[in-house]
Amino acid sequence: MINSRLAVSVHILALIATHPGQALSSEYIAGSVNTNPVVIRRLTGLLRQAGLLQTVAGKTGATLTKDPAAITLLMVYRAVEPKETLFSMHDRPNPACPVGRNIQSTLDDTFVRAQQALEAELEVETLSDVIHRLASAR
Amino acid sequence: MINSRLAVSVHILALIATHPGQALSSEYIAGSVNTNPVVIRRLTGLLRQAGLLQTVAGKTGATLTKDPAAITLLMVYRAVEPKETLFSMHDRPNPACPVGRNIQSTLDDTFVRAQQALEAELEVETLSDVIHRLASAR
DNA sequence: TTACATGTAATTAGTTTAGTTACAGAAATT
DNA sequence: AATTTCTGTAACTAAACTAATTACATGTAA
Repeated sequence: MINSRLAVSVHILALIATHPGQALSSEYIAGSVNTNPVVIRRLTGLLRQAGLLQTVAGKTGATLTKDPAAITLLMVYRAVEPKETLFSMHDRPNPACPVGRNIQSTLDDTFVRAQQALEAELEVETLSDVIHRLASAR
Repeated sequence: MINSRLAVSVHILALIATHPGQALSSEYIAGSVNTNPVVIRRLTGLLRQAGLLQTVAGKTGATLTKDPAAITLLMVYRAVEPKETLFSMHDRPNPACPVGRNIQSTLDDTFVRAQQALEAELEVETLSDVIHRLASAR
């Protein structure tokens, strides 16, 4: 199961995008997400490193550096997900066995395709899409 | 990161399929996978429950109940993966906040689509495909 | 200068994963 | 029939990961 960092990060970005001109503190955001402010600051740190938002240490608030329509969920996912590969493989299968010797490279093909299919879906969805769906659900 | 159970399970099934008529013990399979025999027996138990293979308690070996071309990697994945949903969500976002109130249902749409895209890739690949690629890599 | 914010390191509790030990029960071997 | 060997499964352990939390250095603003 993939961690909840993508979900929380989208929540954070959606809050910022829907409150233009308002400086939202990590504590305020944490109240909406229902978590600890430090969790929010850790994620905004990663989002800042990825160039998705800007903050000033000591100053309340964060601002998006791109238009919500230009921020894909894949960008957010990549920003906060430390692991590059989605599927794990068992290590050191027996090289003396024809199956063990080639299973990793063989499975890797499949796993890469599956991961790319997932990422392609995250890439076609933008923060703007999320915000519109949030609004229509209201 | 998704656990390595799919990788190990495909390894197990590929071994069985490529050794027709030979009764492979969990210890032999464990030697090829490079793990403990109990890990193999646990997975074969799940694969048996899913109807992918048959075993007899006390008797060495396992046999596939379907043609390798009829076993998709999605079947294997579903057999050994306990979690239905791939992405985690933070729980109890603030219902008093318009974003918090609707973020879960909104993100769920995206997450379901992404997961389905991944599963679709696993569905088009069969054990037979894996075995052929194993053979051509040799 | 005081109050309050962010950034970040360190610690903790809970969960998950894989590996391991142990053993009951079934099958095969002698 | 007794012994050996296998599978099935429960129970325990160590390692890794996640999120929550505490603590505090540092920056901003009133």
